[in-house]
Amino acid sequence: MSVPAARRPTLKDVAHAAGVSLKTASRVVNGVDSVDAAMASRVRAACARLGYQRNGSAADLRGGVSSTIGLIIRDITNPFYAAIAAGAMAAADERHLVVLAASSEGRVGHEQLLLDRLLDRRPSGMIVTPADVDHVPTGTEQSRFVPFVTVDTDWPDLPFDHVSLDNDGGMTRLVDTAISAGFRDFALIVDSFQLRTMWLRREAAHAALRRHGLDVAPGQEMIGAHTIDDAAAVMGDLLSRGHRPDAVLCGNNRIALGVASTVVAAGLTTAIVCFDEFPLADALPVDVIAAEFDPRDLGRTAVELLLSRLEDPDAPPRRVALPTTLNHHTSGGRR
Amino acid sequence: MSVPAARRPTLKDVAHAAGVSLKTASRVVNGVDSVDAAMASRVRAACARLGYQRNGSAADLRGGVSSTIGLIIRDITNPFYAAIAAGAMAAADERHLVVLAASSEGRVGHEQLLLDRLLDRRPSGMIVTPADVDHVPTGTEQSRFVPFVTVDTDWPDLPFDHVSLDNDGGMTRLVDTAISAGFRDFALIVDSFQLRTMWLRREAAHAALRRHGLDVAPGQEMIGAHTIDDAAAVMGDLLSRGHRPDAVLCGNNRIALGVASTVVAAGLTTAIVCFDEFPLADALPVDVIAAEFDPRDLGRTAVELLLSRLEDPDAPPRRVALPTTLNHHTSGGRR
DNA sequence: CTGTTAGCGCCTTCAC
DNA sequence: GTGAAGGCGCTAACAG
Repeated sequence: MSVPAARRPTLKDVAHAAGVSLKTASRVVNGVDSVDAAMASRVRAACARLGYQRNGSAADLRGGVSSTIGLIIRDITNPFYAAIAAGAMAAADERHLVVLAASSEGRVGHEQLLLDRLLDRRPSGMIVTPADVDHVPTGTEQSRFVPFVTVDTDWPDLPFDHVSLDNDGGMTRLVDTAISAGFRDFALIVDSFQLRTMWLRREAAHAALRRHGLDVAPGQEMIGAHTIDDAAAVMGDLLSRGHRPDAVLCGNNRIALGVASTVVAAGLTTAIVCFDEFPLADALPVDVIAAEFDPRDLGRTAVELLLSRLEDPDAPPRRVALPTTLNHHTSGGRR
Repeated sequence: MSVPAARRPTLKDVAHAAGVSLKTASRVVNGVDSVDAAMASRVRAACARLGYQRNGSAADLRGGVSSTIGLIIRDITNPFYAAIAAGAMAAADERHLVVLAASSEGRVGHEQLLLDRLLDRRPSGMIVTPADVDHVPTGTEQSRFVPFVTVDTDWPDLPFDHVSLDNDGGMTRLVDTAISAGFRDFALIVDSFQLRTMWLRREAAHAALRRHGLDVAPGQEMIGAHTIDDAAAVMGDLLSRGHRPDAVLCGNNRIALGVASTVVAAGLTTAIVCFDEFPLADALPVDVIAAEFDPRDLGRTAVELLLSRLEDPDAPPRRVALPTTLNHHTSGGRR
């Protein structure tokens, strides 16, 4: 008996091979246990023999549901966003959801493209770390049918569920701690304000300093440190202009790494005060004060928000801010 | 005229609203240009008005093709693997493919689960960074229909396309360079041999040293440094046992970071010789010799291999090894 | 407990 | 250039 060379076996083929009806095969494959044991094992044997692989998309189509969620990450090579993705994937796995993932590389045009392309696959929801505060892509009207959750940054005026870090609280505690430790002359280095979080952290830093009657000295606030090397250069520039701050408030850990490398190379002991963990903190001859957090929790929380929303589409939008943990690495390596 | 509240509009709805046939609407949506201009614009208007969103899965079902690929990453929070994912996603985007992504967290059981779940969505191919050399999951029989590409590590005896780094060549050049720089007393610290790459690098290190009439001194080879902290502890252990190697060969950059932190804290100048980039290399008071590479290329290449395979299913399996770039960061910060 | 019928949303014939 | 019928693989709804 000749087999039609390379056609993928369908449930129909399985049913036929097992001598049962399509629906019975379907029941077995889907683990419905009200099936006669003998039939069931015949079906399972046929599956194995033919190399049957279920087609979940077809099942979703019929059932009107979708077992995928979309995930648009700003930059998957950035450990912060990668960890968000990891958290979201782990949470999705637990719920038996498959993740359609894409990295927008921070380009709004690309984000738009990816959004359209992912929406095409009919995910049951979309999780996005937006590329730009000011650019709301089209396609978000679909939120009537597929709920959106924004992570880290939000889109203004859109009533989506949202989860972010407690940027304000974290930076405030950072500044308070640094001041308690005796630092008075602060520089502030941040990445682009295209990232709303950067703006929030910057605002919080200024506010906290002012509450202590201080502020960043003129010429000591620098914007646009996008990479570790940028930050190192920016700090070099600051030093070459004769500034010698006690402490540098860094908008994220990439900036902190760059600043640290310049500071250490210059033989200074300027303290590094930063958001996020700082690897090697204990090995460096400078104080490091860090507001640490696990960015996976952002991804996990996003999935949870999505599922709540699916359960109750009409609930008011929820906004969650995850707290940070403060750590002071004293220059000796003690903590 | 009352609209049935919240049903998602289908192409049928669009066609009806535009007063054309289903097929005509389909043609317009798919950019077939042999459609009367007036009709086409009526269809487009209807799409916009109803908020129509194409259902790509249904289209794939009918067409018998799939515009997704599956991607199983060993650990998305590890920057190395994250970069592989980034490369794969970028390459997939260019080909208008959507990526079904999942992170196995290095657990074979989980890998198996994810594989089944992704295969369920009928991707046109699977890219995997295997969790374990010795564990080939079931489901790979499906490679008759959906080609597999392994990245970084392969599964033995399976004729899949494969892309990895040139572990052997990279480590060899690392050792040669270190010896040229005058180092003679080497330690070797690696992660688990569950990672085949670790084994390959270790073997290459031994071979290269022996070619120079050297080898790792007894008690100076350590295995199982999984995290930065592990590596720091392992190095601490080595030192506490009285060893003082000239240079430490590190299996990856996490190990190098941990080793560096212990070395620097101990006030030593032991050279760090490692695979992968080493951030902060120039800021540390030790020599760093690194075999650098862009792991994105692994992901990109994997997608290319997959597409070639799709075009020519019967071609012999291809194996690609990407070269590394050697960099010597001298302790002064010069290069 | 099992099988039949209908149809999810779309696209591929193949007529008109 | 356009439209009607049929079916991709699967499962809800309803019989038997």
